Amino acid sequence: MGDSTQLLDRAFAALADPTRRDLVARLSVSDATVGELAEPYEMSFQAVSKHVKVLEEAGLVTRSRDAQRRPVHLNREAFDLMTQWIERYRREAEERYRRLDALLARTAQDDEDRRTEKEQAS
Amino acid sequence: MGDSTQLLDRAFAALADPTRRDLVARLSVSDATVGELAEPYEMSFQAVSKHVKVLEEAGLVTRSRDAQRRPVHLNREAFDLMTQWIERYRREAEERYRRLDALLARTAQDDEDRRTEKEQAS
DNA sequence: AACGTATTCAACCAATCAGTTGACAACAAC
DNA sequence: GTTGTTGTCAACTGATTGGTTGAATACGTT
Repeated sequence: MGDSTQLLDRAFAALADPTRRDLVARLSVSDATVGELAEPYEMSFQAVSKHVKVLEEAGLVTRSRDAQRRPVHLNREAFDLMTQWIERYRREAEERYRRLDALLARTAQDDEDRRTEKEQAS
Repeated sequence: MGDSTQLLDRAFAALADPTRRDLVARLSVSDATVGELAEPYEMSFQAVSKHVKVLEEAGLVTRSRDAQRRPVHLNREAFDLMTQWIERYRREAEERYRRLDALLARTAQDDEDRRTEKEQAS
């Protein structure tokens, strides 16, 4: 069981929440403090702080320290890990589909051939 | 709020569970019935059935009917939706990083220039 | 009609989660 | 040192989740 398992668990779980996906979208434009991030939402400041913490523990986000501010910024590597996982299996499924497709085409061609043979025989 | 929001919610949540990620990995190799899927795990047959249902409701998987069997197979489109979402923000973050990098390089160059000017002045 | 196989449904339990409010910690400025 | 700002921690609540077991459904076989 690779070490990436827990990270994937957390990263996928983190992005399952629409608020957290929105935070990520905004952070992709520019870094921000928790206060700035919290501003547009209805929910309490502390709730947003919790969301940011979840993103941080998933490795999707890191924070530096600037006096009492803790600016948040995206961590691209974690995203890479996710796309790699998803793409791996998507691609395998696609491969398999292509092979199946080719097999069906071949079978259809065989049928065609058989029909043609019959026609020629008659 | 786009219609894809709920699907993304469910798809990310579905893949947050290691058992379900394992099911996806195995389904990328070949379609399988719930019984076949359940076989290697310690947990009850019904638990696996539930997991498959979660994957299905997330659009990650579809099922056909073959007598009493319900073979499960991967649905590539849902995976595309996820990678598109992830890649979009990963890319924007990367873009932004490159611009910042360029800015820093330019500033460093300016400093260098200033130093050189001073040297030439002396 | 009765039986076996493959699968789902229903009810329940413990754990986790997203949200709340109130108290606390770290730092800057006065 | 007191005050203001930025943020976290702790305790609570209701909803959801991953698991269980037992009963029910759907279909093929005899």
